[in-house]
Amino acid sequence: MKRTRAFEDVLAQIERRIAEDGLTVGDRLPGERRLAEQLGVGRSSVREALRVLETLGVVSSQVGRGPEAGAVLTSRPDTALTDLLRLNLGLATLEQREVVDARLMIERWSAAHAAATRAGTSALDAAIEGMDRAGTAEEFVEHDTAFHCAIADASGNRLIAAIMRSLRDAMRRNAIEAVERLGDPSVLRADHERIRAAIAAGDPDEAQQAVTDHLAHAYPALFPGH
Amino acid sequence: MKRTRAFEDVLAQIERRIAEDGLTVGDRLPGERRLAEQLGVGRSSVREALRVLETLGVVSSQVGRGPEAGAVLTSRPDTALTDLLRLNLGLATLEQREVVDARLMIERWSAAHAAATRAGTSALDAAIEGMDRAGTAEEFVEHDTAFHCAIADASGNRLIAAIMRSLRDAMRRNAIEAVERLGDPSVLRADHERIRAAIAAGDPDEAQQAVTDHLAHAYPALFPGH
DNA sequence: GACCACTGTATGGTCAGACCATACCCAACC
DNA sequence: GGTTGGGTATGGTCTGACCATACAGTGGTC
Repeated sequence: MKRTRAFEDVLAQIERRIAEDGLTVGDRLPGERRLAEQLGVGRSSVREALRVLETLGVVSSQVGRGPEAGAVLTSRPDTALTDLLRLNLGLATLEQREVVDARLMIERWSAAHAAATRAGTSALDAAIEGMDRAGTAEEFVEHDTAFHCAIADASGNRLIAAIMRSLRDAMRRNAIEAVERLGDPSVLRADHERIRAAIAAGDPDEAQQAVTDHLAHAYPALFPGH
Repeated sequence: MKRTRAFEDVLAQIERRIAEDGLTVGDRLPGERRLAEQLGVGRSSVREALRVLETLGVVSSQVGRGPEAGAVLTSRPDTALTDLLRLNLGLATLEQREVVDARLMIERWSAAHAAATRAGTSALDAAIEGMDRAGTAEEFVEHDTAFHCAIADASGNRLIAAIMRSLRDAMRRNAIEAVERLGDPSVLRADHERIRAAIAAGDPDEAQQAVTDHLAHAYPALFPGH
């Protein structure tokens, strides 16, 4: 047997209510005091449950009064995924190899699908221009992230795009180090141009190969074949 | 400007401590009362921060006393990912198409890598045998999940395996409905055998094609080409 | 000396109550 | 009619208390 803590019961009740009452994004939950009274628990337990839901990216709390105040249902899987990956990476429980492999898998898929629809090329141009203007490695990585996230967005799959964004955010530090280690970003620029061209030309196979080569350039230690 | 809540400050402090002190899995955090005193906040704020960390799968709290009690650093991204996906799916913010596409991407990658190493075939055999013995759709799906997770595990990438497992858990209900809708599981059995054979034979391309066809059989509505 | 029962204590789990800052609502006022 | 002030509901925070749990001794018993 296993004890269930009060906030876990609150979590289950709220989740059940979401499913049964058909609550959706934008709907408001009752106030903390009212929720505590309804469920027969203390306010602190309700708060812990709401904190969990906030961590998972499904509610957002606002103080004050009015239609916008209180716990509002949202859907922000990005930040939640980012925190999850960042903290677990911080515990060194995942190795860089595993994260880069996951990135490669997602980028290949995204690039192929983006090429199939030839979508989002304007965002790619803007990101490339931003990288050209960047003065520091931090700025460069920021626009580099925008470039790769634009590919994922163009694929049309929000789940995969969210995973991509979270992986990038969690690996931000590694990316900056990789750029600084490389020194000259011209090879990366050529890679980006090649990826952009493949997507604009609607060539999925070439787009996949381009992102593969690009990651091999950024992490040469993980690609012994190159 | 944006206010920072007390528990967010606690979170940042704990995360900093993890990074600077080199804390790792198995290490213990100070008790709630002691942490509150050290950081100058109330115990409830510390508790909310710990609840967030628990939700993200990096700490585990045990009551009582002794070396095992208290907040212990762990790394359990699986459950955290599962909760995240399940709740966000419950809000209908992601469509089935997106989830199935993500699954297809991951399964193709996993099957190809598993075939490259020819690993984990014994777990695949056990899962197939379990599906043969299954009497209900629930039991069948349970072993089916084990089968597909075994492929992901065999790929050797824990991050991708965790994403796979979370996707399956979050989609458990859909999978049961799909099996019931199909009625006769013999076509799925043939698919599984084909996947197993491709991995055992070390044929990555065939393994990829086999899982693609398998998912097309399970979700025919999403694969108009078949 | 080995084993067992009791007590002490540190831990998380929970609740109640109080107070604060915020931000809307509304009525009274100019 | 516009403005200003109080009223009020909200989340945010702290304090203090109590409970259940599970280990760490302590002491007794055989």
